Amino acid sequence: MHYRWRVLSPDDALRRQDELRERLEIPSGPVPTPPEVVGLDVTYEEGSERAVAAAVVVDVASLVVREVAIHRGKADFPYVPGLLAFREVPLLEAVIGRLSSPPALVMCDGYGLAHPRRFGLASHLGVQLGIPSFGVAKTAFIGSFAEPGPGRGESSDLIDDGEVIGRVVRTQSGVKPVFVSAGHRIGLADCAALTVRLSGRYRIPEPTRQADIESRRALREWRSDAQ
DNA sequence: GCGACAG
DNA sequence: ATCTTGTCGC
Repeated sequence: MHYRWRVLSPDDALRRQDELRERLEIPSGPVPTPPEVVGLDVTYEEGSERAVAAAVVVDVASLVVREVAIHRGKADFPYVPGLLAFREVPLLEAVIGRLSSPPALVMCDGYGLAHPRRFGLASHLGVQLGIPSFGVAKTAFIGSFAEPGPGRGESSDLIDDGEVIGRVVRTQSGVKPVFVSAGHRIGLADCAALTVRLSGRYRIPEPTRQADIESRRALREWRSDAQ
């Protein structure tokens, strides 16, 4: 029960972020919206390293779930603020590999550019897999912001060091806003607009909301099944 | 130095 | 993230 994880030292992880960040691409203008967006999430079992990753394909026009993929595995890196990608990317890469076709765009549960070193989970995953990506987080991490207007679709800039690193978006009137940031090969304006479009009647947009639901269910069934 | 800190 | 049911309120 000693070093079964942290295959990578914290210093090596930071160097890896620097290397990958050189391949990051953020377009200055809008890009075409794909017909489907894939939501990703990971659920962990308390007190163990067992984890379940889920990938849910959602139709952008109807918000209907088209496909669900599950991967049962174990985390081999601890949770460290700023290094979340090293814990989740291996599991997310595995579950994405189980989809019938490569995603055109993925929505992650966490941050992209709005990160201490401008390379959060969404950016890391996007660059490593070579696919467009962005992040939608439920709570604040870095940056300052003004409270967005009260209605659905209203938003404000998330700023750090004088630069806009994300947008704080109200997905429904009367709910707490979510934190949106670009990941790879997509601009912030597109990410914010898509986040609102993909939000049905809940605070969390359908792709990641469904991924959360599916990963929790899969872990629950895994627990009861065997071991 | 101290506190904060995505999931 | 996770431990956890019902309950108050619109």
